[in-house]
Amino acid sequence: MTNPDQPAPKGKADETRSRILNAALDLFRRKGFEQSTMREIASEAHVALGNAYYYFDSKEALVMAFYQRAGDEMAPRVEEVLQEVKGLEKRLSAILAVKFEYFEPNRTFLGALLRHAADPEHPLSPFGEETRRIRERDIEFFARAFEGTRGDMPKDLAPHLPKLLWLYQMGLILFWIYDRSPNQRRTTVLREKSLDLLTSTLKLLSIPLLRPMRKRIVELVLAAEGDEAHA
Amino acid sequence: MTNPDQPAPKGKADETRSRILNAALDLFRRKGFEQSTMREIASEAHVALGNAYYYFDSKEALVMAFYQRAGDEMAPRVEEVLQEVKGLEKRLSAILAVKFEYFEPNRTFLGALLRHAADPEHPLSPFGEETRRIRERDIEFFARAFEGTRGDMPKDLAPHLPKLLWLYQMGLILFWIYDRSPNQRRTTVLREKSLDLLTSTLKLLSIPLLRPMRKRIVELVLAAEGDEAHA
DNA sequence: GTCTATATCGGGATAGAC
DNA sequence: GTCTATCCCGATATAGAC
Repeated sequence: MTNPDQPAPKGKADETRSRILNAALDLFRRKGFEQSTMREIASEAHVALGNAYYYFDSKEALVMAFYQRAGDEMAPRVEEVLQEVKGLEKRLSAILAVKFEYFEPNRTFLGALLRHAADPEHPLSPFGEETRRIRERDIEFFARAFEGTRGDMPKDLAPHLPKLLWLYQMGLILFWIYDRSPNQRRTTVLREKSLDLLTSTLKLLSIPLLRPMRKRIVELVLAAEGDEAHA
Repeated sequence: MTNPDQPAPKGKADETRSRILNAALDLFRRKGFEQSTMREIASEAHVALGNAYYYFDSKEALVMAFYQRAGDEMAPRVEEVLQEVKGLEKRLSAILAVKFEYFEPNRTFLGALLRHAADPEHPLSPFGEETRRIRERDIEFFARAFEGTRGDMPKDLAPHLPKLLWLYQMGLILFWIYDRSPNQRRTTVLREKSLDLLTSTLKLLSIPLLRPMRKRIVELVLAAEGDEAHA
């Protein structure tokens, strides 16, 4: 019987749904994505196999749901650091810190998400259509990082920087997944050094003399985007 | 299992092996990687399913074998253009042209190879240990592209450029796999513009004033490589 | 709409006989 | 080296309970 007394902002369905997702993530973390079976996940969540599929179309939809949830839960934290931290490099660094901290316990199965980066057909591709909303919110955060940056950001380049930073972030995460050094220390160093180099490069690119160079970068980005109008 | 180094005295085994591989590639090209089943491949090659697995540990090992073969077959073509073409940008462009031309008929299933870029555990990862030999030969080609370049290539940066160019190439290929424009025209444009920008940047970086910048790039690369000594 | 149970299928991968 | 038989698991289907 349903219980109408419960305040329950979440209904029974949501409860079940998140119980399945939690069981899945728990297993993914402990045994990895491939090693965890849907039968196990269902059993761990105390639901029948069919019920797990009722809520999630596929095993990978669970990873997708995690990605979604991650976005939702990271958003307020990113907001927070954007309020507090000043200065472009520090702001970027803070955003990245939030993400890496959040993803840290899930590092071992994050590959399951990125694995489809090379498959444009696949719904889980981080560059694909289905993940667009999540990606756009992410890119918007990088746009916010530039707020408060005095007018020394080159105007011509500025509109494309958030997208490029998102790409840079994806590269860092890919590196991180591979990073076998203790505590992924190499990624930490790489984050610092690359961010430093990045901001220096932006500063260098800002000098008027390099306007032709900037123009070519913009042309490159436009050529890559083509007429598809991703944003 | 099989020995990739040997010029292979073609016995019965090699004959069967390549018959299976050919059947697989044929199906991959016609129906894509996912849509082709091992049963189909075996049947097409007139061997039993188990026999296909005797020669290839997994379906993906077939893609790996293709990657291997691609390297073997492209090598002499790359040699050829390196003999003929002069000038850094033209040489790089020529190398890329050989690759894209070779991969063109296989574009639709090439994603199956790159799909494991995000999975360090996976033997097929293009960054992993198992593909190292193939990767190194590839990187060596990019090193050769710099031959004949007068001493205007920055000495400090030079040792790391081949690796970086290989990475750049991987990025281009990933973009290409995603490219839905007619005849993948956008990738063609991107190749031209990015290569142009790349050589310009190298030229810019060569000026003595930018030595500190170069130093930081080198530090970045070293930090990324860590003590693992990839090369 | 939510959930169980069970049967079935398709396909990757393996074992073991020959 | 080659085959047949089998296993495992993701996914679907179905019938029914609440």
